[in-house]
Amino acid sequence: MGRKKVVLKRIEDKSSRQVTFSKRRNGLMKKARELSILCDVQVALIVFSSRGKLYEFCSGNSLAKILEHHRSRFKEEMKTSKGLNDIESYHPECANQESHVELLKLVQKQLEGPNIEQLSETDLAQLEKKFNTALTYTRSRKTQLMMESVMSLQEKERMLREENEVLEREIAAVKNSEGRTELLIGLSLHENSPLPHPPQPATLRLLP
Amino acid sequence: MGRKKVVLKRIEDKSSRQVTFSKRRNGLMKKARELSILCDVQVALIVFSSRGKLYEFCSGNSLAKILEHHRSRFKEEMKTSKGLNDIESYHPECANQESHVELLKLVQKQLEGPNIEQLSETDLAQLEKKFNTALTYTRSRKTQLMMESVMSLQEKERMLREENEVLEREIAAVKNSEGRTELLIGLSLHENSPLPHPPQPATLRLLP
DNA sequence: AACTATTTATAAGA
DNA sequence: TTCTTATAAATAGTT
Repeated sequence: MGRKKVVLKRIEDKSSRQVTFSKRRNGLMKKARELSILCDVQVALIVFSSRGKLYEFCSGNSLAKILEHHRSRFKEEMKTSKGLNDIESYHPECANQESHVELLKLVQKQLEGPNIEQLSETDLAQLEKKFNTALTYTRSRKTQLMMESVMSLQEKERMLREENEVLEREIAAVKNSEGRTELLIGLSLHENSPLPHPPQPATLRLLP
Repeated sequence: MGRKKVVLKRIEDKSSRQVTFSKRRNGLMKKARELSILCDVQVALIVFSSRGKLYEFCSGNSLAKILEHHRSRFKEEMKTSKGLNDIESYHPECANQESHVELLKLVQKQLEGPNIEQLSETDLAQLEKKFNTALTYTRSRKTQLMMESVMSLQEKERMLREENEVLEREIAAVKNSEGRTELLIGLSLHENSPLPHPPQPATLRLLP
């Protein structure tokens, strides 16, 4: 949809490739958003530029669910601490959730009326601060979850290696008895290479 | 882009919502593919229909290949730029690294003299912008590296499981011959539990 | 960053 | 669902 028909092939000129990337990326994001809204479905879109920069779109649906999730969890915590007036002092970990729910409500309010222009400097400063807190929390949670993934995988790797070693030893023992019996010849799949894979470092290095 | 202009709002009629979903989903996939080809970037698109059916597009063959691609490209850039004085002019794709170095120099200069008070508003605005760019780049690079860790570990897990299975089969075969010979009694460490660990899902779920 | 000639996507109709 | 067609929207090349 332009002056000329485009052939589906990598654009060789770097400059126009960059321009096209910017234009089409925006278009794609817009269409992803439209699809999610018009058809009420969940859409996730991730684009890695060639230099590793990340662009993403995620339909609001999941955000709504997150909100609901937070809300219900918060309610439960309220129940647990029933009868206490000063929740935060007893459950400091509630402070975060509460402020998030509050923040989300605030955002919703902002989206309902186009009145961000009408807010005072003080209100905006507070809003900025809240956003920053939420952003920091979200980021650290994301990192934490990724770290947990990595650790769990490393543990799994360790277990598998252990199990593997035991199995290798069993087989080695069987092989030692081969000289005394012909029964097992042909059973082994690795007769000439007892270690199918060369030894590797046991774990990945974590992030620098 | 049709007979009428559409308003960005959930289509209430179920039937036409379904039709629109089908059409626009195809269009979105096509555009995602075009972007990835024309601009030579990685694109992932996931759509969940309201009934939970999954549609997805992912550029490139496998994520493992992306990893290798990034790694080798980075190495090459390092090699190529060695010994050149004016790196950016010869390799504009290095600009990011270079601008980071520039930024660090700037910061150092700022720290040497306690003269941040003396900078103009414009200078400070520029400085803020540079910091934000560097921060964004660093964050996305961090996420990318963590993702790579997870993927590499998942691949390793897969390999180990495969290897393990082969070994288990070998041992099972040996056990089958036990009825006919007493030679192997006492060699196995797992005579009563051929599977030391209960079967587990092969991979970890990634982040939500 | 804007513009505009074209192509492309798609809403409605068949 | 699929095809057609009028029209809206995206965008390639230009300024």
